[in-house]
Amino acid sequence: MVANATLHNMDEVARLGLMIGDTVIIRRAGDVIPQVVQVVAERRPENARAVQVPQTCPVCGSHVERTQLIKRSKGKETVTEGAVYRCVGRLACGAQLKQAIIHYVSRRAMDIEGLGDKTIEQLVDEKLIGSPADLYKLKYEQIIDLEGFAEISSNKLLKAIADSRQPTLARFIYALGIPDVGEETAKVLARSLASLDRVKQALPEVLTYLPDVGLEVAYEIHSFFEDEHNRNVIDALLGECGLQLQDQGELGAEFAASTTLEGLIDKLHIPSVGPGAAQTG
DNA sequence: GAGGAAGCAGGAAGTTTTCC
DNA sequence: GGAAAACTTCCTGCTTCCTC
Repeated sequence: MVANATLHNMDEVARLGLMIGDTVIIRRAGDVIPQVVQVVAERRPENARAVQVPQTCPVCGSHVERTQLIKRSKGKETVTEGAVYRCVGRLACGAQLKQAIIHYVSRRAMDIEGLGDKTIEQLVDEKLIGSPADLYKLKYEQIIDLEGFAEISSNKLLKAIADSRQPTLARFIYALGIPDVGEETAKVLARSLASLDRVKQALPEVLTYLPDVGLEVAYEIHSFFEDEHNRNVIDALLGECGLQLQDQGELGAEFAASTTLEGLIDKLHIPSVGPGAAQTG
């Protein structure tokens, strides 16, 4: 039985002419994903309302903005509207904080077993954690007070958190939850730049030299590390929380081989000089 | 613009853990 | 020890983005 069918794409809502109160036809796309196919117009109630994007986040009250897509053609960048709306509150938003921590502890990220969605919700709601760094400050007495936890599970969770203190650079980058950066992109960043400091400091134009990293992803990575809150969390993780990143070292051969001086000058829009250069007036 | 890849997401089934 | 709840993992199509 299909219990839910979500529709986040406002362009798709507009295309379907969907209104609140409508009856819709859904199908299972393949075996799994429920898809809204069509609105049953004849069943539309008189009090049907238009779907409106909220101006503020229902959880934290922060402004909601539409994502923007950056495209480059013939050296010119153009900005168009994306399909996704986002709360700008980031980790100050409780809902985003919970999802960020759920992602951080997931198996493919920091692999902290015993921390599921429900437990993380409890920890955030009880204000025991306000960022991934707070996980490493949790105490036995705090965990055992949680619903569903007893002695064995509390000790197990503390051990799992402690065991996660030496992640590879790729896992750590993936765990940070940078938009559009999944496992593969995190591996590329780790393999090519081989140090978190290089990833943090890389300009978007430089990041686009990496395989499968375009402008859109490069700007997401750059703005993530520009954000003061994100920087503070990372500093706390690597400082007081005692995380030690593995696999850091020299600049990867993959990046060095793909980077030429001419390429960098072009990507960074540095005006050319010399006999053939355009004259300024 | 086309083709391909990565990321994302809902449901189901299996596993683990707690509680009574 | 059994029931119930929570958690994990897998499956696979859609959307978005990247490269050519």
